[in-house]
Amino acid sequence: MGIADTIKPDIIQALEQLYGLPLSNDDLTINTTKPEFEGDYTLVLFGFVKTLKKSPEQLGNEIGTKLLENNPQLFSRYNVIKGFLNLAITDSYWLQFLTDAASGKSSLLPAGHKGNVIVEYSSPNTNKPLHLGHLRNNFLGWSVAEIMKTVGYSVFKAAILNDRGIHICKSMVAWKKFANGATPESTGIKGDHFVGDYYVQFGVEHKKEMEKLMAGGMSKEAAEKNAPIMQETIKMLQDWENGDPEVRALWEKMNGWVYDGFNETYKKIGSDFDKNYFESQTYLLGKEFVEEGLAKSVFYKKPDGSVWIDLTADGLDEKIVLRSDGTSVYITQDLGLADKKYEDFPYDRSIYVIADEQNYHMKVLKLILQKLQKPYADGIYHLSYGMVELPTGRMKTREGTVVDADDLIEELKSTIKTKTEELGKVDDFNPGELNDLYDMLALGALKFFLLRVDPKKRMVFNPEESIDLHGFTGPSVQYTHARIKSILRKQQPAAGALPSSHTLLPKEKELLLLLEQYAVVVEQAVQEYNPSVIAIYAYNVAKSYNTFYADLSVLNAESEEKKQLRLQLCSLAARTIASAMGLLGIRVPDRM
RNA sequence: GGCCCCGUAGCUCAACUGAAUAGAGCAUUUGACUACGGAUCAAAAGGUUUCAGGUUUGAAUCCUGACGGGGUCACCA
Repeated sequence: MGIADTIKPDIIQALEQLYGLPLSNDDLTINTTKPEFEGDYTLVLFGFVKTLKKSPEQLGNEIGTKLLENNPQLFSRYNVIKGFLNLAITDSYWLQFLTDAASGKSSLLPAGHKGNVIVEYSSPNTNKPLHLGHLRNNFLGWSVAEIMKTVGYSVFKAAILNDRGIHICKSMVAWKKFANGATPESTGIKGDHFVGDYYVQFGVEHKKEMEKLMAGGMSKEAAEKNAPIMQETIKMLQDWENGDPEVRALWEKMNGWVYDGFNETYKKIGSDFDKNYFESQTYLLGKEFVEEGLAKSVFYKKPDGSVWIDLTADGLDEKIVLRSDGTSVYITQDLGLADKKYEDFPYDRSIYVIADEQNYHMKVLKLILQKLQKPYADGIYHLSYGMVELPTGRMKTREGTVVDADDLIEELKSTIKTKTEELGKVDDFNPGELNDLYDMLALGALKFFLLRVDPKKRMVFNPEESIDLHGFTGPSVQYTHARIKSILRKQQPAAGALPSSHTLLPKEKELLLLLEQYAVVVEQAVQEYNPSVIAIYAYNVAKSYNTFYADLSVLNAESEEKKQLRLQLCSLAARTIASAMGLLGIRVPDRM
């Protein structure tokens, strides 16, 4: 509920009274008034000009007059410029809002149960450690889940672990050949990195063998398949599928190492899950869908026994759902998994946090489920996010340009440690407190950086410049919070309301208006599944506060009344910043 | 090639979904209190929103075309 919603009924009422126009909220265009004009909110009049055949000037004056007449408690003044009716809201309204919010009498965000949401995110392969792209996925997924939870949804977080397949066998084969029994324990290397190293080594060896074969005149495709190490890997996958005890034992051992590594990273970055789905346990799911689809004539069978769905009428292609040998394909597994998830947690909405390279796949998945008339099909939403690229282009494992998650966090921590020590503001912290602070700031910087951009968009990560501590960044917002807390440590606002006759200064009002927008911003984030609006908002609050702070003294205010007002503003600003950053998974310190 | 997405300041991103003079940060230049934390603030400079048409009172936003970039078109996952 924002002020824009508060004034809409009044405007609709006025239009009804003046012109007999029956309108709904969506017919009104209301913006916050640009700073160069007087007023708080602006009604755009052009839309009514044609239907009412009056000049914008005349309309504005008539509507403005009517509003003041109808509700002088809320509206104090108006002016009309071109086709824009600028409306000023009374200070007493703002003061009431501030007192209620600052005292905690009204909560910052509305709640109440709104339904069940399942969020699937992270979904790594168990053959290499997490990288920057995974971080964007994890931060997005966790944040969207948190936002939904906060506004009243029941949320279930799911991770899919891609723990089987040829790529997993690659690191297994390489380990067998080259490790001489080494383990993460014996080498002191974190489990996921340890296994990842063998995956890389597989690639190196494979390439070597291919070159040898190609030198002998073999084509690239044939060499790829016929390289001995690849043959060995294919054999291993078959053994795995046949349940060969030795292969299974190795597989479990190495996956175990990876999970140990993942769990460490997840703990560090704050990702958590209500349930893990292992592909090794779900990859055979979905076959009952094939029967069902055939019975409902949604699918059809080709002579060779393979099963297909024809989506050409929907502008897509024909898609296979079952191989001729009767085994399921990727999409079939996903159909089964959607059903399994629904069994585990009957969801109204199911959010898939998956990179945009799978846009087509997700479209097909939803469409098939809709055609099968699954009750949960319409609730499926693909939260598609763009790749994180380097200035040189896409990250590539083979070229070693992948930015490792653990390394990146450590680098950030060390940058922040240096900076913090330089400033010397927390020299009295003990080592534990310091380490916690560095974690808070490093992750704050990283999460903010990845979440401040619209998820749908591709983004560029420049290792040299990207993680700054100044300006539009996590630490800068965290700093503002610490700064406010510093004042509040010296004095807390007194309980009780301010006199309603109090006059707000422009800098005070600007901050207050922004603070009042919080619930509206969060609602927008919910509607769009988009945490970036909250990141931008949190920064704007910090910026607005800093401007206010530079101009006006809180503790040495010109009167006790002003001091109380500003203390309340400080208190509400700190609460709002902490809450908004919390929705992004970013903690804010009291000192830094 | 078919389909989908994108193109905004030197760089990284905004623009409330069609409204007022397109805004922030970084980088560059200049300035700031013996008042509460300078990871801050104030200011300058930086734009033909890739291009060409069209719709509209009004277009970065919608439509058409061109150019440029990315993704995807597997009985891989």
